[in-house]
Amino acid sequence: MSGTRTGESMLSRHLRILDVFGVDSAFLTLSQISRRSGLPVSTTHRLLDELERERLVERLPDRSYRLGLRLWELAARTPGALGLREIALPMMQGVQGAIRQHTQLGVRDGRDVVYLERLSHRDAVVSATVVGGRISLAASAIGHVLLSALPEEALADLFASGIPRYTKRTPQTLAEVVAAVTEVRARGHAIADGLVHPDARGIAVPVRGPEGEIVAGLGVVVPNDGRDPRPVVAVLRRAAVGIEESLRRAYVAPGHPHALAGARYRPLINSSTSSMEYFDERGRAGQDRG
Amino acid sequence: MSGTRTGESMLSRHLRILDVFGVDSAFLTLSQISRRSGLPVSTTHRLLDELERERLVERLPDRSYRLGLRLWELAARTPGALGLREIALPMMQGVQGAIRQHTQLGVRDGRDVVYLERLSHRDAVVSATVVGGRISLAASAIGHVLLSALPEEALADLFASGIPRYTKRTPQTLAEVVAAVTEVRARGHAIADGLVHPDARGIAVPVRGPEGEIVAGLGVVVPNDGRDPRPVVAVLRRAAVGIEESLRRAYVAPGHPHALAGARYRPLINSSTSSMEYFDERGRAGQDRG
DNA sequence: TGCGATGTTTCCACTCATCGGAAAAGATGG
DNA sequence: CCATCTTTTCCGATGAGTGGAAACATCGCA
Repeated sequence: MSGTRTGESMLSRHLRILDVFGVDSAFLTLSQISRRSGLPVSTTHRLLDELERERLVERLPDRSYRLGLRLWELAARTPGALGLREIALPMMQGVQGAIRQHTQLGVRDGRDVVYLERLSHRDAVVSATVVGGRISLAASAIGHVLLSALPEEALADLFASGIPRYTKRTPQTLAEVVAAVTEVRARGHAIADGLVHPDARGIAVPVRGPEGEIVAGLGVVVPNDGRDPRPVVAVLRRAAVGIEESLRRAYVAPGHPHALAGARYRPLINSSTSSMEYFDERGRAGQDRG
Repeated sequence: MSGTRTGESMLSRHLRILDVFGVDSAFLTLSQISRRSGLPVSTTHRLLDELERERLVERLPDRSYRLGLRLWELAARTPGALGLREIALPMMQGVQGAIRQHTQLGVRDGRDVVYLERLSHRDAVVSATVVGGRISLAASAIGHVLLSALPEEALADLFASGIPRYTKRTPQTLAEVVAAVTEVRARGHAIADGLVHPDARGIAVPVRGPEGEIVAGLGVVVPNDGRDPRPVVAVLRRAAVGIEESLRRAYVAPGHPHALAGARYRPLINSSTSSMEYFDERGRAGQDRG
């Protein structure tokens, strides 16, 4: 009975392993990984061996594993993530200086917001998010902003399978979401009180790409007291306009609505994969059609 | 002759595909990827299909591919990268406010520096680096700082196969590197003039972990004029001390010299993989030995 | 509009990379 | 020293993965 294939692809197994690492479990031993991933020990061992050779995981002197720097390098080439992040960062710093609370940048992925950047403040209110973390689109101000870009039927699709409940105020029905989104469309910004934590209020505005499409949401998390949000919205709005300007400057590939910073950086030194390798291809066929 | 296996592992093929994306080529079509990776078109197509299902790549409406957000999410769980970065960011902002040039944070990976964060300034001198990019340890001030943690014979090993030349001042021999590193050890900081670009000077200091080991280098890139570097060094030194303090606070797992921020963040909402799944394991065997 | 060139997708018979139980080798802790 | 747990090595069986080929789609040009 040994050596029977499982019907699962290699890729998903590798990811099963990488996925068991989390912010709260960054260091794991072989047997922990095996148990958590549900893979047999010997299989886990073999796969980890190769993942380590490829530097996707690292092994520490005490034989525990952690995620490797190669993942970071790959992520750094993700346009619309690190690229957008780098463009937005200076403006976010401005926001953070003015508001002195958590400042966040998020994009949509499926039914979630993924946070690309977060600047925190020592005595800011609690914040539920981590860079790289995700949260339901329905449950955050940035999420509502991102949702406002979508047609009504897309909303219905997204939340057909329900909405995770974080607090008693997290919207649970499509109608509630639609109401919130409609308000965002009318006002041009989102204000979400206690959706993810009772004491927190999210305020967010859209960041638009060169063609007017919403590419990200920029927001802050402030205490949920009754304070007037309008000054905050003004600060966010100004920052968003600044980011949009930088985006236009960075924008170079008219064929690609989401090109963003993709072709912007021209480092003297390349990341691990040198573009030199591709000269013959370029030389032969002229320009890449990209 | 069809269907013959190649003797290459799945993982390396998948990575071959992911690796053809770069900061200067963020959007690629199937055939470009096939050519660049050296894989047959049909194979490339099949692999991309699965990579897309796993959200490691995304496909745009015009059928070109780009790296997906899942990579970003995985990278966000890399301790010592995003974790360290997040801890260091506030201090880096301080440095950048004072110096008004490029401020960079880098760690060692193999024979290279990998840059975890970079804050730029509008009218700063040219900079060769990108977040996520790498450069030879021998060719940067941060690199020299990181090298100063290693014993002499490790240096010999690292540069046995030569050093890439960026400018005429890039050190080329082991002796030159050793000289630079010795100076770093004596002074406690590194100053590198024109190693990577003739008009740029790098100034860097070490960032030490709770046990005194060097975990990162913090540096700036300033114009290569004759100006007195000591005030800059003082600013960097102060920032490094601040980062080290935050590191100590974040440091929670005594068994792990490199634990860093691994266990620090306790988000209310987890990243895609919920730790809830593992309750039975924890419940059964008590504490994870981690 | 038709035609050649290029890019994309589907198909499928042939294998070798992958599988995982088992057992050995190490670690840990009474 | 023994009992328990983790890590590593081994190896015969097998289906996941392979890639040439052909169909299909798209584009540019005359």
